[in-house]
Amino acid sequence: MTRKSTSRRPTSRDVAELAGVSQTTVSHVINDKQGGNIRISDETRRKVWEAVEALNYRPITAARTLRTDRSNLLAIIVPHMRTPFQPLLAAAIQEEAEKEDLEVIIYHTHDELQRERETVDALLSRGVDGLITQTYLLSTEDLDRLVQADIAVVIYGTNPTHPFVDNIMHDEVKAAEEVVSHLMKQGHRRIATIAGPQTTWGGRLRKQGYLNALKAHGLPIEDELIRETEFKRGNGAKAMGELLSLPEPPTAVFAANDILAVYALLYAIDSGLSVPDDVAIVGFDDIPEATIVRPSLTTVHKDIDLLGTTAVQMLIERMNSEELLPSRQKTLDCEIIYRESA
Amino acid sequence: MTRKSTSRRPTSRDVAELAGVSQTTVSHVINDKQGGNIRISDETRRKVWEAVEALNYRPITAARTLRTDRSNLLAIIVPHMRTPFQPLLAAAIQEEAEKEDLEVIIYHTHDELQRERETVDALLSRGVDGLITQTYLLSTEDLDRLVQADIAVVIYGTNPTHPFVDNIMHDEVKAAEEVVSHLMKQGHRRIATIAGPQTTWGGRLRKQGYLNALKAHGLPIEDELIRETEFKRGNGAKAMGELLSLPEPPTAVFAANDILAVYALLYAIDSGLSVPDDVAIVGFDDIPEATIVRPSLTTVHKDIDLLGTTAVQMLIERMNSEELLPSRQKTLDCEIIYRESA
DNA sequence: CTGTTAGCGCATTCAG
DNA sequence: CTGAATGCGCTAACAG
Repeated sequence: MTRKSTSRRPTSRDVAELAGVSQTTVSHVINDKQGGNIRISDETRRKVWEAVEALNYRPITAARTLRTDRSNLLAIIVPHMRTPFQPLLAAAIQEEAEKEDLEVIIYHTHDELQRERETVDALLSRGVDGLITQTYLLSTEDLDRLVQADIAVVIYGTNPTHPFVDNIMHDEVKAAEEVVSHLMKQGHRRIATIAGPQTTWGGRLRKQGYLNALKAHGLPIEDELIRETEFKRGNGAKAMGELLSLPEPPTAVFAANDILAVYALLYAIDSGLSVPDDVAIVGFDDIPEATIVRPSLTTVHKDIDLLGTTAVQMLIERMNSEELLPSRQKTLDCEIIYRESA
Repeated sequence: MTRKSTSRRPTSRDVAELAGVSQTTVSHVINDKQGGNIRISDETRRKVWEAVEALNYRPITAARTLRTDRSNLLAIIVPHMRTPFQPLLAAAIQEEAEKEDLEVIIYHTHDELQRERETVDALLSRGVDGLITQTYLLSTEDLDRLVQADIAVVIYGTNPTHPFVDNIMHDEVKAAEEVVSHLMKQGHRRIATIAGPQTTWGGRLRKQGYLNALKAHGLPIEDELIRETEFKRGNGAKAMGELLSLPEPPTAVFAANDILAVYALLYAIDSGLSVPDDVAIVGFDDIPEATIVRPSLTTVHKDIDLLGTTAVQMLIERMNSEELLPSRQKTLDCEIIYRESA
């Protein structure tokens, strides 16, 4: 019968013994401590590393964390991973974190407040060093608990909500305004929007941009041209169907994200309409599907890699700062990608 | 000037003091220990929980891990997150892990052997309880180190490589064979494949299925109809271009994954050909783009959620087993999704 | 039914 | 230039 854990794994003390030095010295060598009254001969270093190799020694993170109160863990809280955007952001964050020798732990919330609360507890227990999240449900009290526990926090996509938490946003209002203005420049005067849920920042900001554009060009705001709906596959087609069966249908549609836009576009195509001639369509996000659909989708692109690296950099600064940094804001620009659909 | 860490965070000793019990009792209550010679009165429990609430106490994972040698961490190693498949698998694993109170830590390798080696070290240091990975570069020695360290390992997508590691595979050979046979049933006799790299399991197995199907139907294997290429966007179009400019071009194409298939399809469409009339196309994976492209793509679907839950379940069994379980194999079926492209 | 004691593996004073 | 001693916060024997 094969038992587990046959041989105890080596500790720094074992390394010390084999190298013929003290455990302290091993610790100093491993962590490459220099200066002050710590000075280790090259000869000693060599012996230590040899022993490390010989025993296949690897320091135990838990012990180190317990001692130093640093876990080398960067947490990200994701509302839901099954979107095109989140994994890309997670990947970008991960790649940047790697460079800083941080490991990434991911928490899901499924958009549920209850889970966000639990997640905060988990972060606290786990003693993560930092948190990057796009969540919009964390209360000021939750953030307070994290800040109290010396956890650096950077939030993406919401307005500032805590005096010691950083925020990053994309200038979505401006981008939405621009892309709608683009439709006007093409001569469209009856422009609808398939807006996202007004409970989300994305939904709100993009609708605001739409309204701004109409106002700027002196066009009337007509309720029947504004369809608010969740960011879900089916909803794009449904909203498009409703818009097209209006007595006086729009000649152009601004969808608040590409999922909605793509399905709206497919609905139009599959109904035998021509895009952009019968109806022009623009989206928001620039997901991979935007390139693949025919006609390809004119949309708003965010540099997700830049977002990820920026977030990690802000986090690192906050982590490394001795003092508690006051909240900082950073706004990133979006880029309009002109394709065939408008 | 605002200093960090103003007040020390409460420990179980603080809770004990406030509740008027010993620190041991707090531990017992928190971990809901019962039976044996441990028996705690309801009254005591209540007092302890009250103190926990009052102090906002949360146990420190690092200390617990150090003591118990269990980190409650499930690691996944991902070759690269920027694919449609990986995030979905990660999400499925995460959701299942959550139910088992495991937290998920993600490591990237960018398909580099060097990083896989480093990642193994990280897993060892971090003391993760289990690992699920799709990687194909981990050597038997690497796996040995993990097994020695009592880390449960489940590998997806490769053949068994270690006597104490579990494997899950999809029956990709059979699925590829079926989908190619489907093309034959449609009357196609000249069927090409845009095969994936033969260094990957996916690439190899799917090509094998293609060859099997040809043989089973007594069709000749023609080298010019077999294009091996990396799973990258551009390559699908390129391979399709080459195939279509053959003296006698194929009437149907089996692409080894949907990325290749979609771009092959777009190439055909954009060249003015009609799909499936001029050339039929089938893919593999059923990524979201497969639904969106027109004509929509006939392809092979894998139940990723099932894969995720199965992997986690196998892992849990292995983690909870006192003895070292011998390697187990599990094969999951694929499903062919018939759409418009073939 | 509850408390005392010990130690997980490491990084860090402080003494030499 | 190096080593001895200490304790991070927790769980698990064992003793009452």
